[in-house]
Amino acid sequence: MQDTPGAQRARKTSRIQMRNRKRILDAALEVFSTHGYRGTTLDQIAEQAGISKPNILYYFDGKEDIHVTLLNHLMDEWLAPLHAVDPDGDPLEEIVGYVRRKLEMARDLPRESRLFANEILQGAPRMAPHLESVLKPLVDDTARLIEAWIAAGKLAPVDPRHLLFSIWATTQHYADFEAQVQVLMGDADAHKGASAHLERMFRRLLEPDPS
Amino acid sequence: MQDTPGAQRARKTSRIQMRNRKRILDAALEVFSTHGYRGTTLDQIAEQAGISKPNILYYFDGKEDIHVTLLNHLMDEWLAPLHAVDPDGDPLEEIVGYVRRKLEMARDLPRESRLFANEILQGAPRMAPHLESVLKPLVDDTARLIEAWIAAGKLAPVDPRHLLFSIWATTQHYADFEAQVQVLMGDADAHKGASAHLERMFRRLLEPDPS
DNA sequence: TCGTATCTTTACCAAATGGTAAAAAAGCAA
DNA sequence: TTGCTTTTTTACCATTTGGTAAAGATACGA
Repeated sequence: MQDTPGAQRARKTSRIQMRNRKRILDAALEVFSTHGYRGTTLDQIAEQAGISKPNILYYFDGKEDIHVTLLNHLMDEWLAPLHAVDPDGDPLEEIVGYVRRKLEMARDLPRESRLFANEILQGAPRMAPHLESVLKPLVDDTARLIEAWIAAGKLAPVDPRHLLFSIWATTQHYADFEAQVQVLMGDADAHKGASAHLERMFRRLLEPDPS
Repeated sequence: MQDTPGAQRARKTSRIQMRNRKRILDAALEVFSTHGYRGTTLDQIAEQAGISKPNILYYFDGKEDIHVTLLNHLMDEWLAPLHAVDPDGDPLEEIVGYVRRKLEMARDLPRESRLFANEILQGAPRMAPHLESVLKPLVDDTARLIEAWIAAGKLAPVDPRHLLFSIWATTQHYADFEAQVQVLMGDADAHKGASAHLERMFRRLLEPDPS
């Protein structure tokens, strides 16, 4: 009787198991994020990981298992900046700081950004439950916080959810649409300009009017 | 000797040809925009169009031909709002009007938005030449126009390219990430709120400081 | 109505792809 | 070393998929 690691029934994960699962997930992130789910083949992942295809299927139950594991695994990392918003901090600085961290993530973790973009673009078929159970409560909380800040006169009035959409859209754009940005900006360092531009934009949007 | 329409050697396009090519392209837009290039099968397009697969290949040279045709065909439509920006109009109103039109397109033509998003996300493998030859010159022109407006004190200073990125990102977000917006906004009419939010945001960004 | 060109269907095929069975190899505790 | 478990490889397989050949049906001008 074989306890397959893929089925998560193994007593404890050996060192080899840890190493290989990590390798596979990293390779899969690379491939999934650039070709999408259907555009990715197990052979590509296998080559990228330097592990044979059947061996990959020894560690995971299948292509979909790898994809779902990646998605769920990276969700926390991806939402960390939103968790880091401090209710007791200065509202404007907290939001601007959030924008900056999101932009840094778009620069440093473009694969993760594209992985999520691909998934959402196709209707979030494998992530809908997670969006509902993890993202939504967090966004609801944040929206309440922003509304409180607005009510206290610390921020100009905005719809909190549309504000978040604008932040996500503008920052992730530099990762998700990199091919286009590249064509239009040439060799110029897009990130530096983007940072200044976005900080300015969200400051002007959110600075409360002197009353 | 057969003059296949797919090879564009037909003397003149018959009525049947027009109708069927249109049907196929519409079906293909539907499927490509939701499943991406690799995620789309000719069988899906065939079923959606109500035309048999071999018959589809009578009108187009292959899957890629359909995709490229769609992309090139829709590019003009997609860029129309940018062409409509009037150098002689009021700068702030021209930009805000552009934002509004882009948002309306995201609402009315979400399939086109997702088709392009899918393509760019994956590195624009089939659209890079078009980006370079069509989009880039147009963006360069618009950037010069915006810079002139800024120099004339009609707009607050911004990097024109990053401004365009922000406009594209925020407006297209409502089409491309609709699945997410849906989860987070529920039944609320996202478009109305988005319109007010974005108009406000770009006005505050671009209103020149009284000096 | 006839003949030709256009259009559509039927019946396939080769390659790619996700996945499996089972044997061989490698680790490892005793 | 021995014996058992874990890991990896080899050799496959069934399905899907983009695409083709060729016969059959249809439109259409003369």
